Amino acid sequence: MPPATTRSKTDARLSRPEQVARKIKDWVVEQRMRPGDRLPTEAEMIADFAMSKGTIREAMRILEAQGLVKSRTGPGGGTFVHAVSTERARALLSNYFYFRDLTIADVYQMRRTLEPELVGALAGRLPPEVLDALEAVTDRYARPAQTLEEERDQHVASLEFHALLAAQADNPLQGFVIGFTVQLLTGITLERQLYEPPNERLRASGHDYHMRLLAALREGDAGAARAIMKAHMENAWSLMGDQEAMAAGRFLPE
Amino acid sequence: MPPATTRSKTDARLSRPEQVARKIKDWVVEQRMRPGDRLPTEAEMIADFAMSKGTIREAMRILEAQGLVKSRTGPGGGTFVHAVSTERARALLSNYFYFRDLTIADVYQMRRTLEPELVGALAGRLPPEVLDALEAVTDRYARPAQTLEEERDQHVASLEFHALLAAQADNPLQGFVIGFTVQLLTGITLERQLYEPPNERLRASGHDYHMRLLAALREGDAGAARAIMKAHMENAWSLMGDQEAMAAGRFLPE
DNA sequence: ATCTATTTGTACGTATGTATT
DNA sequence: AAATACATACGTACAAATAGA
Repeated sequence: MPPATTRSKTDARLSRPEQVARKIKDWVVEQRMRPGDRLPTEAEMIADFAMSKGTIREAMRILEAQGLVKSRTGPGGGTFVHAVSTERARALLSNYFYFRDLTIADVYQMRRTLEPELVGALAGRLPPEVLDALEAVTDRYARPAQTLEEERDQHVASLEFHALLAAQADNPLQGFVIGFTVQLLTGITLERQLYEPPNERLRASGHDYHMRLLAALREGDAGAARAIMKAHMENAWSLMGDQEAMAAGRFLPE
Repeated sequence: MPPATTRSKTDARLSRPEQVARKIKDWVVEQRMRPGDRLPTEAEMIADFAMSKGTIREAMRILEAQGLVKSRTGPGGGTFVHAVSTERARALLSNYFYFRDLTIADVYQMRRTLEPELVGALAGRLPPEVLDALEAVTDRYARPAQTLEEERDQHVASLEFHALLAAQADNPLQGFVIGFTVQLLTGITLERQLYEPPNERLRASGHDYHMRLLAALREGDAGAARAIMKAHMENAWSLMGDQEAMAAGRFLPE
């Protein structure tokens, strides 16, 4: 453990729990600790940092909120180093965009360059189980929706197709960013109910692109996969743009 | 806009501070609160939630760690809604990649598609101050470095050029992702000391690309800007790849 | 400039919950 | 089943910061 800290009045910018959290983080890095490794117990930290239980606990909450540690009760329990999960990272990043208004166009500007690149890299390298899973998903929007509920579900399913692809990326950065954009889009469409009114053209063309893409991925034709995805993105973008304009129109004064 | 709440299937076992944090978050969203708006005081929350001071405080720390609120002491103080800062969002996302090993190649695979897109959108739309600032940065690596220290600084400066461009993006998502990749790259090069040994070819070609890019941006030639950036990325990627291989070689047994 | 009220920040003792042996 | 080792939660008291009188 790092030596007990004396009160530095100069660095009043950070609260004490924040200082403690920072030090523990640095210490974990310095010690090259790995996920699963155990941190000192509460009691030990209280002694080492010469601080109260509350302060130490607040520091642990900070690290836990960031997804860096997890605590367990009971004997053999304690606080453990933890790799930040993808879900946690997405949730934290979503918060960043909460007060910045993203448009559908913003998201698609990213998708149209990123996703063709992804499928180009993936062509011919996907295991049969994944290809089967992808095909299974496409079945959920193979036919026109009968109800509004089903319409909503079809939107989600067609985005799940892309989420599955993103999860297959070898490049962790690429996989995360694409997965995140898909999540953003899912959130926006559900929140603004962009699946209403039903858009049969969007569904039909989407399903068709996905089927053709699957074939290209199976055959390992990277160029075709890239081209199909690019066309798919441009097409979906323009059709979704119509949806967004209509949704905005619903709330406009006459 | 995505929901700010962490929606997870595993929220069966949430600690009490986590439950409180979640409820407050939902409440903030529901009330359509904006940055600067004040949350109830500690005392009020203790009463409203019927929980101890410590529990409430831990909940506040969770929200604060995520960058969603800020607290101030004194009269008129309290806890205030806060827009997550770019720096905070970057730091939180960096944690995600800490245990996932990213390669230089991974980062460049993203940059080579994202950055040409960016400068294409920016061409002819940058105010003179920004263009001047960009030019000022390029001066820091206009000549070969004399010392190792200077070599390091030149690497950072040439990345700062890209960070400045990212900050000008109209698309918040695009700006964030590109800015983040640049920060990742800065961290990797500094950590692994990829500025050593000095690579004069990398510096010279980088400076040349940046100057030509600046001219295209000034003239509003989007096509040229895109093409120059694309070539720059491919070029830098291969040259940085050499650096990384050498750096790896330094630690390999003979 | 000093006091005062308000609000967060820190300390500490005690009791309870939980999982392992 | 019981003892043990740990985190979790509560209550109170007091310290520090800051705006306003």
